[in-house]
Amino acid sequence: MTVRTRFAPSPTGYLHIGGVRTALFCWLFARQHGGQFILRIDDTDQQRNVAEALEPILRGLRWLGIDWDEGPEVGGPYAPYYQSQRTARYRAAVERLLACGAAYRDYATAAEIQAEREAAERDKRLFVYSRRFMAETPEQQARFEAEGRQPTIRLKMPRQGKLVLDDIVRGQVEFDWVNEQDHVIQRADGSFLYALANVVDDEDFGITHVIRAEEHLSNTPRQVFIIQALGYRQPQYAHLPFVAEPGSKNKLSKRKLKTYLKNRDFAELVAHGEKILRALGCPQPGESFNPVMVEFYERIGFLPEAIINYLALLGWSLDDRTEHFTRHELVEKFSLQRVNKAPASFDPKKLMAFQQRHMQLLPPERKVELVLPFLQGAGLISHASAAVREQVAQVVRAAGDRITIAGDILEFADFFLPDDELPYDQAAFDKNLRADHAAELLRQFRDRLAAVQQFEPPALEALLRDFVQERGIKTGQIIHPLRVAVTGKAIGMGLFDTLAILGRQRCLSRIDRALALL
RNA sequence: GGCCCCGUCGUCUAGCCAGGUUAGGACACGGCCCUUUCAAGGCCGUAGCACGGGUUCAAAUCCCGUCGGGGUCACCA
Repeated sequence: MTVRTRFAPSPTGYLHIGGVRTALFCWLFARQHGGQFILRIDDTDQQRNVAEALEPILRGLRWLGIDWDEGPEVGGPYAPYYQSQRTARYRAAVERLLACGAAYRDYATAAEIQAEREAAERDKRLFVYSRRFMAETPEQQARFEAEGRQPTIRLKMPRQGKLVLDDIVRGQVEFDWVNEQDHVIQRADGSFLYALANVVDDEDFGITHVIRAEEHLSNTPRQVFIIQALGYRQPQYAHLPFVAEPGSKNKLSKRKLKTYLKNRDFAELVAHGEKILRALGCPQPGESFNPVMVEFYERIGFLPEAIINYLALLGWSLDDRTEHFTRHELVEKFSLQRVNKAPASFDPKKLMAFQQRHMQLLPPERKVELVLPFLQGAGLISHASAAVREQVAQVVRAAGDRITIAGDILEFADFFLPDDELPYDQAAFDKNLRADHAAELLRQFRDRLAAVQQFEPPALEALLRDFVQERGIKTGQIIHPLRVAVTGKAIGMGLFDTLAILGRQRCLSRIDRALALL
């Protein structure tokens, strides 16, 4: 039997990081077994523009390399993959459910059901619908309809016995049928509800493994009931623990960004992202610029493989020490049996650590490619000619681990600015250039720079060391003013690399400008 | 509240099923080293079995209970 898994997002306009984790596990499982991963769109409840709300989700999945074998844009043998286009299938299923007595027309109003529920609550007894408005014969139907009532279709759930579910992640889970309600599967207006649509689609698509978040565990019994009534093959279930908020066990939610911002690590990540966005000239990040959404990471230059690696370890582990996985290794090593039962909190710091590790492992040429769009986006370079590429490569090489995410290249914008437009960090300028003897030393060293033969890091370093020794000063007395003069900042990569990358002319002109500003 | 699920360092986790580990790793944190700043790197360290009872020579591991957290109870998905 070929393994077939599916991910079923609603077109909400954004891709939630918890959703990605679910999609990833489905995808890994399918790929590992040489099966198919299917994307199905749960748009039964959507009034708005589905295509537009779906686009960010498809884009996010593609960016992460979670590709689907069947679904939107790629089609497949069981098309359509949009629930809104599959209503004929649902209607047929409801007809069969009605015919075999597993469902019935119910003419109760929402208020009448609610009243029963409240009465039960008041008496502290379990609410079980009286089925007072259940119509199983044409005569009963006619009578209720004569009263002007509209029917919904409800499941006629068993009221005794229990369901034992074998969940790959959670083991055996038992439910008493009596606790289940006669759930509505078709509304009075004829539209269908999730439980029904979901089960019919899974059958139609030949889904063998339903891998989904934990919040679906408690509505599995009603689905199993439909499956059994219709004689469908029951898929294997694997209910994943949800992804929790940083430092809490609550489910991660896109709406609570403000609360998360109180978490130091989370706030730091956001601040890091906003800094990059500002450097790109977009001061208005928009509401999807939020670490709960994958779009956030794409915009500031995270590596998809780092996110995949981190997310894979959120609820799954191979052993007691392996943490670094390539996509290929994950496909090979992943297993649902080793998925954890307890929810895992999203930890921005640890995500960053994975990003850093994956970035360190990247060949410099690839880093250059990653970084170019950011330089272009910030208007620092116009086109990627060979010469520009070479300069960028030099900066990337010298920056080393200081570029943790691609957008960090903008920390080194000063290399790409015209000399007379270099901004100075005022505090750094005052502290270092207005220090005792700083200007005088800088002026003297400027002349050495003008005269030195080789403008390369080793020669420059030798030049500076000699200068320091000759003058009997501390290294910092010249190095700090020099750094501020040529980069505008007190922090940055190695100074000799900086000088060499800028080249003699630009160094001299920047020093002159700084001296003139004193 | 009913039902269901979950509880190992601050966080992610290994160990639990088949009892015996100085309870291991990673992130974070702290210290030291390196150092021209900032990073990176190296070394060292702080820190945990929710609690209470059993069973047993021996319990993180098995059993019972308590407490705590979460999910779900829609004509949402």
